[in-house]
Amino acid sequence: MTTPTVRVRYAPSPTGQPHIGTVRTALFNWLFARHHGGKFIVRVEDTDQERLVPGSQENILASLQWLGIQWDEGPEVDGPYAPYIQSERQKLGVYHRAAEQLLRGGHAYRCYCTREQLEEVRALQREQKVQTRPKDPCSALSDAQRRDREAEGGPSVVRFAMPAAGTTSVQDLIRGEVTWQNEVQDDFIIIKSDGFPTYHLANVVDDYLMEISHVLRAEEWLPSTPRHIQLYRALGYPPPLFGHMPMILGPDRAKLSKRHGATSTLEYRDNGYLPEALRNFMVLLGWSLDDKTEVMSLDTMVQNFSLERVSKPAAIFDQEKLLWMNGVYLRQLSPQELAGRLLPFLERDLDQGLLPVDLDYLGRIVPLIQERIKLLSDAADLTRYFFQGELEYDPANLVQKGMDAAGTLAALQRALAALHAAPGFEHATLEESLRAVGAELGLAPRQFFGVLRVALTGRTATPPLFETMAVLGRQRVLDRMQAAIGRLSPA
RNA sequence: GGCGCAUUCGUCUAGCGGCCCAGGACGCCGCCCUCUCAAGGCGGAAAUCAGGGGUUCGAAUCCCCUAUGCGCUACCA
Repeated sequence: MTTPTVRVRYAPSPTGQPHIGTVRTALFNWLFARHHGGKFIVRVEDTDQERLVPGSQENILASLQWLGIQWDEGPEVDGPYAPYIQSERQKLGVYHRAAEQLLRGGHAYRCYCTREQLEEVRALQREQKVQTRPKDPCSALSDAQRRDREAEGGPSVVRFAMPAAGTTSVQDLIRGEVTWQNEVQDDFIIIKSDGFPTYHLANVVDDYLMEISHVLRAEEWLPSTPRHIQLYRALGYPPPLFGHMPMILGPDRAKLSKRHGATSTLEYRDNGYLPEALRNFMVLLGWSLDDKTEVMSLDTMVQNFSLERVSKPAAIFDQEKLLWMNGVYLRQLSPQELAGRLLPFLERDLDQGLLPVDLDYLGRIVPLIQERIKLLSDAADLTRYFFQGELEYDPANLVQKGMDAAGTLAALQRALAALHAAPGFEHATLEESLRAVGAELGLAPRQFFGVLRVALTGRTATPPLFETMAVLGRQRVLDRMQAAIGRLSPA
């Protein structure tokens, strides 16, 4: 059997930050769509008006864009099934028409119970250890009683009448067949007292109207799948295929949350991760290409993605591995590309007045730090001495192991003299002449170069000395040598 | 409590009955390279395949039970 037209969707609710787990679900949906030449739709599920967080819709969309996950239909781009925001679709009456249909067909009923009353019923059931679902008192109301309650005009909700007996099964694309007893399912609410549909109704109605072929969502939705299947049945809609993806957990095996550090995709962006690295890392959380391939292009992912290779157990988010992968991608960039990505971070993190306005200079610095940074945000600290006027460091650091102050001073003076006399300032010639000086002084390379390293950068760990000197340029080098000599000389 | 899902190195995973006394990657350790730091190369430790029963000539792979973890159990999604 060939797969019918693939139409999948990502249905976030704008109630918080674009969580890493939900974005991974979006990625899988997107890959699935691209692999099959289908459509990837974004639909905003904002039916919970109370928990709406201003700006979160924008953040969710921004994080998808940052990761290169383009949606074919949805907010901002629209499409043949617009609108793609449920609060707007609500105005069209699509959910109420469905609810009316269910009410007329006897698949739903109005419930007038207060939350307190319901809580009592549930408490009693727990106490008596009743195994079946909580029976809603309003399900047994007579027509006359209903008319009375309606006349009172109090608030009410609409509940779906789950079948009282039998079972509901789903052939899950990832987990296989799963079956539930209908008698333990309760009559869930489909229209809230504020008139908005709940997730269950809105989701089913929109997936049907938007002709969604595959519902690929996180595992936490598996328990509500029988509700959805019964809704499709009662509404007379052909159900889509379902697949429940593994969840992403924190290091303590609990659902990933703020306590585990960054959970928002945008935090990763701001912390200096490359979108292609995060994307590659995320795709490996619950999916594998084969027994060895880990670093791969987007194209490779699209070509090879399949639900069959999605794993079942929940995955723990390993920051260490992400960091490693970010380094891999950082090193793969061309120096020019890296410089461009680094610029905003340097502008943000470098002290005022040190901004690398000279792009050519920055272009020469970048190759020196490329294999030393793990995050874009590492750059400012690693390059600061290239931009500073006067270095800050403890003069004692100039004195290397096995040396004394006098010897260090002498080494600096001899080096300075050699640098003055240096015909050129390329790293090969610098190395040649300075190695000779070091040998004359009877110093080990690590000692002599150690002195120079601290004098020129203020650091004990830097990129290779001669390349660094060549980039710094003659004037800065001579000035810093002079400054070091000054710091070491007795006052 | 009920319902459901899951269970291979610390972590991500490969494995869909014999190729596995279990492969790759991150991390960790050691060596090499080396002016420091990285990067890189090489090597190593690390999983009695949750436990127990079956099925089979043969099981990490199939079945059952138990344990553990997680999810759901809202007028949240």
